[in-house]
Amino acid sequence: MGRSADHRSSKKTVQLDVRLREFVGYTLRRTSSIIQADLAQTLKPFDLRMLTFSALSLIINNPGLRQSQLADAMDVEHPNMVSLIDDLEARNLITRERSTSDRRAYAVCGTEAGKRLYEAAHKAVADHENRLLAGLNDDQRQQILGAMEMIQTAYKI
Amino acid sequence: MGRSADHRSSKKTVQLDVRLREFVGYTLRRTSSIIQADLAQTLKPFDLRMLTFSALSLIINNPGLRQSQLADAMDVEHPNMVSLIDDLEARNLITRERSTSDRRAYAVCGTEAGKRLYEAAHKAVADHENRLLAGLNDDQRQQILGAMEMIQTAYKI
DNA sequence: TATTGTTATACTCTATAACTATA
DNA sequence: TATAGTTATAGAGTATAACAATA
Repeated sequence: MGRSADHRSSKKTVQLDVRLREFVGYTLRRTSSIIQADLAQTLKPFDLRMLTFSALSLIINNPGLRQSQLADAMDVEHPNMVSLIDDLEARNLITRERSTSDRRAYAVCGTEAGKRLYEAAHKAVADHENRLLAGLNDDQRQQILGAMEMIQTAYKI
Repeated sequence: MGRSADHRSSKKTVQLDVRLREFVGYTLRRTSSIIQADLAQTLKPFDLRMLTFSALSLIINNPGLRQSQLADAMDVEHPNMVSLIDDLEARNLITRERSTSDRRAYAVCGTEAGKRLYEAAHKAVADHENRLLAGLNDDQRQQILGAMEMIQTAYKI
């Protein structure tokens, strides 16, 4: 499941080493891990993990994608995509159909049930974000997203 | 080892679903994962992982800590701290000595070799950060760190 | 009783190699 | 020969339960 969900627990936290906190890489990792744990709790009622939610979102919003395209978009190795898709298909949230033009490939689409679950989960995640970022205005949120985008593209060059 | 290191590879990336990218949680996770992979490469020559580097940094800069305090500071469960400490101790980078006041506890300290390795690794990580964040000025970096701090403290309340 | 450190264990995420069936 | 999907497998990272020694 990953990290413990209860980050609000009032354990007597040790506040020490300042040097590590200067690193954006370190701070980003810790923050991301905290958010991830909370997000997992948010998605639990829908029986979705972050990976299955991401896959569902991509499939619903881009119907007909191949698994390899999904894997690329999610930055997941192809073999690891299989069980994700298997899970969603077994629950009748998506369909896997052989492509007519290339019989090696599958075209993946969301079902009506998948779309309903996705919309509900999406709303829960959006609410979660708003709670989480209540202290930041739209401008600040955009700055964060912009900075992350900049770092990501810096890596792709 | 985690994620593939070569994020600069020019795979034909699929740019699709815009909805996911609106989520700070999602974007943060992806960015953090990319940075982490690169950081792992940076630490490899020192035979350190992000977790062992973090532990070493905390130990060197706060000598005499107990393992439980380290685990708290690193947000790691106590059982998972053991192998980290074992690794560093086996390489003579740190010492584990029974506390005189509480014979259940260990006081952990860095050795001279540990300090040398840490300083070299710290410099490499700092250089890595500067390369990574070359597109951001000091003000923008501080804003990111501030926003992360705000999110983290929001969770602790 | 509670806490420090430990062992054992399990689950998720990720990476690689090798297979199959198509192209 | 190359590609799409699959299987099998291995290694990090992280979580919980239960134990011995000490408080």
